Amino acid sequence: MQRMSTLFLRTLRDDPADAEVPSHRLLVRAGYIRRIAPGVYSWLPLGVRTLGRVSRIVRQEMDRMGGQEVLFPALVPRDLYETSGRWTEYGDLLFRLQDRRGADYLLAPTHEELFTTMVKGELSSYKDLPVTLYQVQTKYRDEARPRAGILRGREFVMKDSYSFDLDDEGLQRSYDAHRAAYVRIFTRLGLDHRIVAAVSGAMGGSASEEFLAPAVNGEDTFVQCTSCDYAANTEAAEVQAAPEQDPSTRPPLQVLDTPGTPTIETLVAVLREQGHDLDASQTLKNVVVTLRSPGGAEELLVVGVPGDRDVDLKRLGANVEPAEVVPFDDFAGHPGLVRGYIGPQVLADLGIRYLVDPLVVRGSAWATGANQEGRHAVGVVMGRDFEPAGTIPAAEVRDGDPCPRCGSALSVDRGIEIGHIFQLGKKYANAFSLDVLGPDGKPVRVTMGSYGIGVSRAVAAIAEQCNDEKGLVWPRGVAPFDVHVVAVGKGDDQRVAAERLALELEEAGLDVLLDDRGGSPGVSFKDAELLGVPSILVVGRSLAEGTVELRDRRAGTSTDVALADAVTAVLADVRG
RNA sequence: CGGGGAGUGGCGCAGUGGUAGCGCUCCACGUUUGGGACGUGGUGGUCGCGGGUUCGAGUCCCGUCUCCCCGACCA
Repeated sequence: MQRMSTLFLRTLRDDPADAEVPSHRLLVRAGYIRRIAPGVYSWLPLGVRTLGRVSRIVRQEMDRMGGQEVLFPALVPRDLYETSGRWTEYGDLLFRLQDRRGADYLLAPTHEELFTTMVKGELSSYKDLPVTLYQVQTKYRDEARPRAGILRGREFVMKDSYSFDLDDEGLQRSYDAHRAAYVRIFTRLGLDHRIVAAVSGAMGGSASEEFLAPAVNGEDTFVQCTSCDYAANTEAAEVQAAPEQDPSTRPPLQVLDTPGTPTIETLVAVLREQGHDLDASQTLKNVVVTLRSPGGAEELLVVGVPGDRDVDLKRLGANVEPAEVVPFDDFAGHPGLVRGYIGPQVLADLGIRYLVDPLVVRGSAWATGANQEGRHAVGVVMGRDFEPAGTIPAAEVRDGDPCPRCGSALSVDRGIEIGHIFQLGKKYANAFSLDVLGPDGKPVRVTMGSYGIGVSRAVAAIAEQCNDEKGLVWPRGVAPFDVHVVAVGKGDDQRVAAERLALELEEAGLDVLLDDRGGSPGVSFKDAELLGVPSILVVGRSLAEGTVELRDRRAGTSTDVALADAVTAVLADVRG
């Protein structure tokens, strides 16, 4: 039993000035966390209890799916990360330091290198596989801009696991097992979550899905179908394209004088004046970018998207990995590209690669640049007047776009990335030559899966989803206590009865918080609501009639129960 | 890195060149006890840092550091 009179806690009456999002505001106000440096937080007893409950659920489910826990140093020497290439690849995101002899170390941002070398050191036979190892520990990333309290910190607790398999089929089984375990974990955590298709990003690998907790303050944007179960990160999102048409049935291309129309808006206005009934969605916007490959080589690329949409640089960027998209403005160096009047008709001749968003289909007719200052062309048909080198998802995805599976409207929403699973493949196995001997005595290169859960971030994500104007409202599984017993009233009777009930509840196996401070009732009630324990048992004025009050924090309801039935009622609440 | 804002007791904030303040918190005593109660008395601050102007700087000037927010970035 924890008594409020001795609990290391101070709640704040005012919101901290530096906190914007609810999770940050409330976790600080309710005394769960305190800021130490940008993106670095201390956890107070209430916070530790909640973080501990979240970690325990994660561990239980990882163990249940056959994972085995290991613990790595946070402080690791440079050479391991030199071997994998990440000492340089990670760039400024890596916390680096030196020991007294000047040897380079880093604070691990993630532990692929350690997992891989550990397995390499211990296992050497195909009979040892498959195996899944996991860790729950603090990791470090020198984020350019930490924000929103523990939602995006520079030091954070993460569960990372890795599966080691002999072949793709094994990897798929490990991946599926993790996916199922993650669903159980997030369900037990009380998190509303979505599994969305993702791009695997800089980590390489193929199949990749993210677990997102929908929240208005989330940093990730994703789409979900309003009628089927399709969901994807915007980077990976697909949109159903219009049907293709036969290019030969289209009216011929026509070049028009459209002076002073370097933007879609001005173009549409002028075309309308000239009697062409068009809107922006029937224009083709061609955006020039430079692609810089990891080796430093640069290539010009023009991307075509419907004119009523912007290019989504994140989406485009994710689809040109590992190359990087760099803004282009060297029109002087490329006289063939007429700023504001670029059309795809001549790009092939200029030797410039042209890709279109999948919304631009064969046989579609467009108003677009005529590659001369002040001139545009209408009736420009893909497959007749130009032929792109391919398609690339680059246009912004919008609410109402058709679902690629069923054609219903997609909805665009924000979410917090709480988990990411993907098939890493052989990147690290290759870097560290991780082989085991196969049945035929020949080495087999191991294939890996990588699966992460942001544990401290999950605490913030839960707080983000579970709060009201009064404070936090924890789901049962993660609340710092199962029940919050509040004694109010000036007499000793309430205090004595509350003490006895708290003891009985504890004996029944519950984690009990007892407010024995004896201050004014308002303070106790406000604090109880702020802290967010889901069941609040009030021992107050109705004690004279032999009853106590059992409140449901979430519903805001209150039930009178006989003193003798109180323990049973709380247990039913907590376990029900 | 670009843009915006802010640095004054534990928290939130005011401060007009002239004795550093208010609310909350905290401590003591008394009253109070079903919605952050009241009274009286108290604790707590080198006003981010360094220069400068001035008889005198929290306030004006120069420099610098830090933090927060939006964007860029981000397994």
